[in-house]
Amino acid sequence: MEFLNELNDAQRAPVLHKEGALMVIAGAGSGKTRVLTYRIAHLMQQGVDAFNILALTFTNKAAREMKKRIAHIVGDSEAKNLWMGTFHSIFARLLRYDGDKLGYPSNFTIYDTQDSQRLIASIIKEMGLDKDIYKYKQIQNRISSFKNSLITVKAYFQNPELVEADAMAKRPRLGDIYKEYVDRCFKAGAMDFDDLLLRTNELLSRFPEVLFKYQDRFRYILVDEYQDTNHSQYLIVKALSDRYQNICVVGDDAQSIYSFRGANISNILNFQRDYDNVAVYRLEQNYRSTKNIVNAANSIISNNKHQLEKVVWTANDEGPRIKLHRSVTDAEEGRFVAGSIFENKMQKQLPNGKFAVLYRTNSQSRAIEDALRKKDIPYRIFGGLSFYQRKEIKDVLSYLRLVINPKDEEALKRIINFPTRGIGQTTIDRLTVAANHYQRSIFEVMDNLDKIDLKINSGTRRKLEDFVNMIKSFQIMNENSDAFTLAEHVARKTGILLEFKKDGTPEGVARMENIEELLNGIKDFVEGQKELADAKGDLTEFLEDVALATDMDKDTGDEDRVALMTIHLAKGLEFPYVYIVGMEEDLFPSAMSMNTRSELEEERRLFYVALTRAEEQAYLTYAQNRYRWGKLIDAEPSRFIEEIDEKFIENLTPADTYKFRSFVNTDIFGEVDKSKLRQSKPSNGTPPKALKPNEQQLRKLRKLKPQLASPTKNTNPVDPNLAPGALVNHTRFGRGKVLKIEGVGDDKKAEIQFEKGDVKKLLLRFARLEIIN
DNA sequence: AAGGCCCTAATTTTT
DNA sequence: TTAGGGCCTT
Repeated sequence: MEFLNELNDAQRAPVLHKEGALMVIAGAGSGKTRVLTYRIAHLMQQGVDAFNILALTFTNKAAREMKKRIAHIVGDSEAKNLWMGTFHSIFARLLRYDGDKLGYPSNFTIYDTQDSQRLIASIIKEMGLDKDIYKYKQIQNRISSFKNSLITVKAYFQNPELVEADAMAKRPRLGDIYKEYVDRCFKAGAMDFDDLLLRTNELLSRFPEVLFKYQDRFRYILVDEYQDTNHSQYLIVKALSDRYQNICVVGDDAQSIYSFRGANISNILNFQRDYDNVAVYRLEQNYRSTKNIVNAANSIISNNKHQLEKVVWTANDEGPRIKLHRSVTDAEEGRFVAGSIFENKMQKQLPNGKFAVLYRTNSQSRAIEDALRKKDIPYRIFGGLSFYQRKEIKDVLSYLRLVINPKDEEALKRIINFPTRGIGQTTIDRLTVAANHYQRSIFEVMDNLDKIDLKINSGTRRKLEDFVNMIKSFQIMNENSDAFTLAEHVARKTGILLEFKKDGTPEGVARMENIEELLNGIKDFVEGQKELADAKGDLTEFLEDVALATDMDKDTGDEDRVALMTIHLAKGLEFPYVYIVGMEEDLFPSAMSMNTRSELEEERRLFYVALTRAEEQAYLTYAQNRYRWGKLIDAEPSRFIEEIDEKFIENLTPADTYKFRSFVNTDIFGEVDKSKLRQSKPSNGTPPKALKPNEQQLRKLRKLKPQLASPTKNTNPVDPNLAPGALVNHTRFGRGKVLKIEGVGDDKKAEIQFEKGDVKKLLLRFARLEIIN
């Protein structure tokens, strides 16, 4: 039991707490995971059977790591018996056992968001609806939120408010789409992410004996990140824990950042009302960050009205202040970050892995990547388009999915004509119509062509038969081969590998390499599974793993790299050096999420999460102009910068630090890069918007932080005598005559006709000009 | 049916 | 700016 000594008093109490409901409110960096792992280990040492413990985490990675730490204490073989994982993976597993009661096959497919969206798009098309009104992404979103609130199709139609709302939004057919979507998923033997929770609820409420079985099995339930559970998850937990009431939830309301996908912060706020005799523990000592960071984070979150009482503090050092950096453009922001990482690495001899760059949206990664690449700093991007979502990977996986579940329509539609085998859209449409008519899957229709009267010519018929036979041959092979052998065979036999090989372009090569990487991944999986006694290492298991995997879970890659990710993905992680980039209005807080107080508060919590990832040093950066949809747009500093008490911030100005390499659109002599100008220059010849002075912006900056507002600080003073007609001398370009002066302040520039012949536009704050006459 | 070209929408976050 | 979908030609 000596591990109990590794805990402080506040941490030890919830670990030792015996029966009944308990809630642990854990501030950022307060050792929440440690409490959770030690509580589980302690339960086991007290004689609780691992089989009776259910631990639900937010990511697979969290589950894996926790399991490892527990294995360290109680031993590997016992730790293996724990049910520990994400809601989705645990209940997918449960549904594989008992989903048949709801009419699902045990080999049901898991549709990812893309599959769902494609299906919804095709339903909209089939129903002949206007795709500009019925936007498939929005509809998928809405259906998802229905499901997460347990609003079934039936419940939807019985709720006049919802029906009315959609009618008002000019989408009277939404309910019909919802119904068709649910039916089609069911017919395809598929569950989407939300179904994994929704159907679990259905199973537990409709079949008392099943509920009883799992209540009895899961006598101790622990839920991590409880603040991010949605209603569907809440109900599952409530149902399962109802019998023994040994429920332990851990979370931090200040870090609730997933309401956009249905997370309900009141689950944690109301926990004490939901269970009897709830013991509440608070972890308030932060072990992760410096005083500066902790206090700055506190000053941010205090702007939120709605929260549980808690004071996070730390005994750590004061630490350096948070560094604030402004740049002209997003590209320069990238260069600042890369340059700063480089300098810190050199000065303190740190590996790349000590640094993270966090952003609000994935699209921001590009500018950072470019800059890091130029500096030869290795980095790794997490999230975004994940490996398993890449086209070529999904294509291969679709073949495998079809082998396991031939009814899987989304998989079928992806690959029935890829690589092209002469089965076109018309044929697929006819098959779909027939399938809907006979209430059968497309594959079944294809397998019974001779029995159905279809307008399909004999050549096409032959092609369809070939396809069916190919899939069937894979199915036979699957019975005797492991997943890797089959997958490799599929990749070759179907011609996918060849398709990308003959392509010959760099993209084609990259895609082929990705497929090879996938095959290697399958091999690893198979070998890993063979070592485990209980797992079969078959294809079904692999596909399930993949469907629920995120980029976070993929090969941690022991190479030493700077981490790039969204703030959402960074939750639960920590880094000595953290750069939070894009601190701009409309970006962070996002323009989409600042219209209501609760949205804004969530953005603020997101900022709180971002800042509290930092152990030693945090940087905040923002740009005055940013490329968006290929256009340069003006940006204002984020209001969140203002909300941090000034005493925690050290303001860097670009000119102070990276004078010679950090300005976009200019070389070190101040010459304007014309190629950049052209991109943003409107055709009517007016100066590009980005370079136009923005008085409103300047005023805001002045109000914000006085020192931010002196645009000419540390740059060349502009000679008032410089006017059109003046003769000047430039250190590099020689003598010339000023044709025109334009712009104000930082952006003031002169168009100069040089004697050597060229006309150049120079930014006056950089250009070293000497007036001759 | 296949391939190429043009248009438009997208950038909020994810299991 | 880019990716994906629709429309056109072969």
